[in-house]
Amino acid sequence: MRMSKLFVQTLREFPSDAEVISHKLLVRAGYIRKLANGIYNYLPLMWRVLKKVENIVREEMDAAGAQELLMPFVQPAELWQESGRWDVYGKELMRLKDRHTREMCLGPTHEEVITSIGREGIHSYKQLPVNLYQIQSKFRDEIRPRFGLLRGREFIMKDAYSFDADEAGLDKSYEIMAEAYRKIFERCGLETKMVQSDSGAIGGSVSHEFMVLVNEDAESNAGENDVFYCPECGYSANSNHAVSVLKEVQTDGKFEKAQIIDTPNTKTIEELAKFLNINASVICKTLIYVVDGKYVAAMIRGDRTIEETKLMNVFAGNDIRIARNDEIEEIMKDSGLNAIAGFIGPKGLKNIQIVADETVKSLKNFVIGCNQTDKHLVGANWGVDVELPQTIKDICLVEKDDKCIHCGANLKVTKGIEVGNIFKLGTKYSKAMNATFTDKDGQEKPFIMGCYGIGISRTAAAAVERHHDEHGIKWPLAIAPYTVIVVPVSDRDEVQMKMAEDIYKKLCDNKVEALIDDRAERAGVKLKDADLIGIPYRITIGKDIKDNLVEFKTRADDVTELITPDEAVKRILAL
RNA sequence: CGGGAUGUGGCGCAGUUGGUAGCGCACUUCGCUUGGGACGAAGGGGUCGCACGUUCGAAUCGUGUCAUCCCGACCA
Repeated sequence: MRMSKLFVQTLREFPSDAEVISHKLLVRAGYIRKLANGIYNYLPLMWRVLKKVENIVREEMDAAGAQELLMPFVQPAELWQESGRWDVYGKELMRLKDRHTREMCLGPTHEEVITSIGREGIHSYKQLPVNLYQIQSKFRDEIRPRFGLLRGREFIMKDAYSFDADEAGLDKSYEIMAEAYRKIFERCGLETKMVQSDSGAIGGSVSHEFMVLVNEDAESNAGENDVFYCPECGYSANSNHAVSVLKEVQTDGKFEKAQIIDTPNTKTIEELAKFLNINASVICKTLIYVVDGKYVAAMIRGDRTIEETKLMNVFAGNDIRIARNDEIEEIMKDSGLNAIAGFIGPKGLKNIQIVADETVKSLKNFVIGCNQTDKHLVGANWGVDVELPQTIKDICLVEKDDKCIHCGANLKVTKGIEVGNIFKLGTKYSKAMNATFTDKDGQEKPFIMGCYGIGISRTAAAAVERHHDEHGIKWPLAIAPYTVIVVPVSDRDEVQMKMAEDIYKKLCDNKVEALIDDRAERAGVKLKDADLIGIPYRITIGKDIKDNLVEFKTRADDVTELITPDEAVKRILAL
């Protein structure tokens, strides 16, 4: 491709509305252009990158025995009503009506459609297992799209779905996908970590996410997930799912006797601990949440944080948030109490479910809210002064330097970009939608299903997050839009131009994806653009051509060498 | 859904106490220049997000609305 003809517009400055580096660079280097909030045009360079990622995904999925198909982007509400998700998916599901006022939605995922395909096409255990996948645009009306391609509303995703006759079959399908995913990301030039995670709104039991790890100290805050991992045994999990052995702390408050004392203006644990001159770990805090519109109280040791996803899962909820002050007021009123946030305790709360984290069990002579503003109960003990709630679960957020439950080593934490996930769905959809097959024994059984996603556009953006410098992108070779760019320093130097054209022709003749910068630009412009766009190799033809030498530059490490034109071509062909 | 900020040419921005819009980049033409985003000259392109209002007169003031960005969805 000739740069003079390539449809690309590089910008001298970063766009003002971009925050993370992949967004800034992709816009500035002319790969993408925003059409609306969270919706982007993929310009020719970007589309080449996306196709590269797609093809790697296709090759590995096909090799793993999956078959590609394509499902509709617009889906009828009926299917979603069958699965029960029409009412629970929330506002992220973009709903619309056709001219007959039939309700439809834009596909955010395709469990419902694939389940309908399965129940129509698979009738016997002899047909199983089956794994079907597609690569397609998805639409999720995100609360807050941001970070360019990392969290758009419309994005490209590969989604695969497996059908098996039994759990053992699903386990096998799941493992095959996990292995395919490892290969895919490795081929894309991305180091990923497979971490345990919560199964979220899609539903199901076991799930893992593939995370591209991003350094916390990097200027990029693109990693939206916290990943806890054990450097010793390899345990790793998303913070919404991670478990640990907690750090040893003081749990005996050593208060002489139980009594309610004045603790004015101690609305936070920090203030309270300071006021009483005690460790936060001998305080039992109580927080009010709203899960699917219902109030719940959650109790946890004062030095610890509640993991909302875990708490939500205790109630099999879909939505969770902390209660507002006016809601707390309402609860207090209903219970005949009067306390503001900061002084809440379990005693006397009516018509509200209470969950305690396991951390509170071992507390002795502790401090706890007693539902009186500006007062706390100190020296409390379970069963004597306060009843221990019946529901005790792990609802605690893991912290750095907690101990690994498998080997006892200190856990570490890092930020991660989720580029893929795999779920064991089980029979969630097949049961709800009556998708069954006849088993060996003649029994009709629901399919045991799994689903497996890869964010194609997010993977490309994650690659930029990991591979760039202050001059621009450094594409991994496998997903670069072009392999090499040939740059004659002066377009008016006939010797240089002829050599550039010769090299370019040889590369093209050998099916190398090559660019030649034949624009009537000054050298600086051409070199800057080559770096910005991030082509892995550059062959620069300058004055040294009189000695039959050209400059060969590897963008990944910015190493340059003077070699003969033949050698340069040979190196590219050897890739 | 709350809080904050911003909407002026393709991109980045300026525009004072209201007087009818400017700069850099990009674009077109000519000249000159060619190893890290040169220079000179001449050009083209904007109903100042939109609506209503105040005023002789609004990019500027007021009200509303839409959009975009950031923060919060948060630990009692």
